Amino acid sequence: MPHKKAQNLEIDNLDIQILSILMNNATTPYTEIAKELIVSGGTIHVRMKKLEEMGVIKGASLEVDPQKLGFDITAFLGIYLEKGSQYNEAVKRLKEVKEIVELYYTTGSWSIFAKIVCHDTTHLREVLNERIQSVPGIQRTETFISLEESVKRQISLD
Amino acid sequence: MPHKKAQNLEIDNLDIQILSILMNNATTPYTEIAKELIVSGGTIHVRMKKLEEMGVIKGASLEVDPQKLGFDITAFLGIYLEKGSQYNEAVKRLKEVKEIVELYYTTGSWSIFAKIVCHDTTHLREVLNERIQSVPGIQRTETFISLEESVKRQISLD
DNA sequence: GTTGAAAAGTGCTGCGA
DNA sequence: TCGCAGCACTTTTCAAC
Repeated sequence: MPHKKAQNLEIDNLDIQILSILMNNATTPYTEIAKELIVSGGTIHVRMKKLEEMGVIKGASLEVDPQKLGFDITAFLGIYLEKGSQYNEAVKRLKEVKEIVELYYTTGSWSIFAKIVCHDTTHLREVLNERIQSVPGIQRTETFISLEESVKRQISLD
Repeated sequence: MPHKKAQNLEIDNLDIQILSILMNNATTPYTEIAKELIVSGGTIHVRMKKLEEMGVIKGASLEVDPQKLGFDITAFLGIYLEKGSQYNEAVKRLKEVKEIVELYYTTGSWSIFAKIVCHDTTHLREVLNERIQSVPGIQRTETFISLEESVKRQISLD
């Protein structure tokens, strides 16, 4: 019977070490990683290709400072739905709200939990009143404003 | 009187367009960005250097799939402090808990709001009971477990 | 400030061990 | 499966506009 080319699809210690380095700084050259882990540059390349094929690596993104770009307010939203079954429809509508940067389906008091980034309080009020509260099925929301971001990092693989 | 070399420290439309492209895919070559925005590769380089010096760009990081690395649980924690003045000391201790990936000082019911990533429920219980509840000043916590991450993206600069 | 091209460094591929 | 060496591509620099 036909089958795919045999591949090693396990994640070993070397893979973890490569990921740890690149999660902190995605621009680290392969040659530098190779030197640090005492393997060849080609090996790093092969491992990275494997991790990408496995879907472990989803991509690389530039981290920016929202405040320096005029986004002064980060807030969290607990959203109550009239019925839990309205989740999918509500998410579809909420995805169109560009200010929502994260959205989760959670256990506990709320059905939906969201993170939102706005320019100022006027902008926040407009997004809340006109674009979120108007979504069908949303009963009410609770807002928590972040006064300080003290930790923002990736998971530690050690 | 002595003064620094004059520099244009304003962010114009071209900067915003460059950032928009790289925020979605940090590995886009400068030459490709240049072609798309109809400027030279050198210009992209100069702008990026300016944005880095201004602190607008904080770095580039590799995005991984936590589940594929054995991290199955994402949870949110609302933390009550005995006194608000204990915030700094508590954050210092909580920073040592590697499972905490985000931590905010927020308005509303809780003093601290945190995002936490764990392997499984046993791991989550251990982190909560043994490493978070034991921090001086922490009165009690409320836990919300994420059952689905529906949105995870960067702010839109348009 | 921007351009275009040259110089330096990095990523990628195939052969050999 | 890994390492080495050559080729292709990207980043970086710089004189000129």
